[in-house]
Amino acid sequence: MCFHRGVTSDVSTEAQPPGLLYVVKQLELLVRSRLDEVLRPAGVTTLQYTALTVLAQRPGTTSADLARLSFTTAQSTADLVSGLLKKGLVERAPDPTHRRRLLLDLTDAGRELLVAYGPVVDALEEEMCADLTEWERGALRDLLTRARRSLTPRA
Amino acid sequence: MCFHRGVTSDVSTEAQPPGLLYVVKQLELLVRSRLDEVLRPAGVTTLQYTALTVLAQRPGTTSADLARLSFTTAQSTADLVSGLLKKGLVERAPDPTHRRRLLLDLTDAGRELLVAYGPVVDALEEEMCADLTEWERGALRDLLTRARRSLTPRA
DNA sequence: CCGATTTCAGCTACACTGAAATCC
DNA sequence: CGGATTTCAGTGTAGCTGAAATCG
Repeated sequence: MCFHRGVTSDVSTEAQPPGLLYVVKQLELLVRSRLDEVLRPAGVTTLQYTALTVLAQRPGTTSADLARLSFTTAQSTADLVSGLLKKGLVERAPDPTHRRRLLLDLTDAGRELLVAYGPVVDALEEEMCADLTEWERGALRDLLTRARRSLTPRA
Repeated sequence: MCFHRGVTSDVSTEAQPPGLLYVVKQLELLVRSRLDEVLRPAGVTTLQYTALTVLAQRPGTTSADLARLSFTTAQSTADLVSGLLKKGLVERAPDPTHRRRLLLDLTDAGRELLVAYGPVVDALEEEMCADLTEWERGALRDLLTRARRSLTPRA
């Protein structure tokens, strides 16, 4: 028996390697706890910060787009965006070509937050990769990306 | 500028590869959404199921142990355990050697749930690795484990 | 006294369902 | 009418702080 794997027998007592799903989850739990800690003075959670980085790269993203990128419902993302609006980190503007849509964009405060906290977030990523060579970092990125692609719902 | 990375300049408009932190997070988001969906009929969340797999491998784990494994506070884990107790999937017994501790163990219902849902969880992991060779799966596990070790707070 | 574990109270954030309104 | 986006109301889970009690 092992983490995230079926328990089909009580006979074997030898510990087996944890499932890949478990290793992914534990790494993410660790990253999130460290990021939440680092981002505390900024008053944003890891998820909120992530949304800001997405908006930095894709200005004009809608709330529904964010929901698809995070594999959740539009309602969950609406709560997230609502928090960012209240903090004044993002703003909305109606899409001229589709009046129902609301395009999101960073405010100056949102951009300043990313500029201020980018370095510490980079430092955390560097710390995570401290034991990996350049080649291994590329391999990790490639493997994670391909795993994501295999699981991604075929739109 | 790129995901989870500092935005130090508005000049460059070329999209750069997303940060490793972002790739890890997105894969975990995807895994969790798929697992939540698969586990819905069991009436447990991904986090609750994960706790059950930990207890399957380490009977007698305490609530505080679970908190350390998930890098959260004892209070958060207390809520999680409380839910599992209410569902009758785990039970507690006082530690004979340390009266303050409460040792957790799976109930028969908890073990049956793992037996019943292990195969579908395995299938999800297999789907995630569909595009990876055996060697690549081992490499992914190794790289993730080393990344976790680099970030783990030196106890 | 100190450290670790558990518990209680209160709070915010995250995520879901169901339903409705708006727009293409 | 159907599909997509947004919104409202309600519910439950996840995670935190602060404070307290218990035990070694």
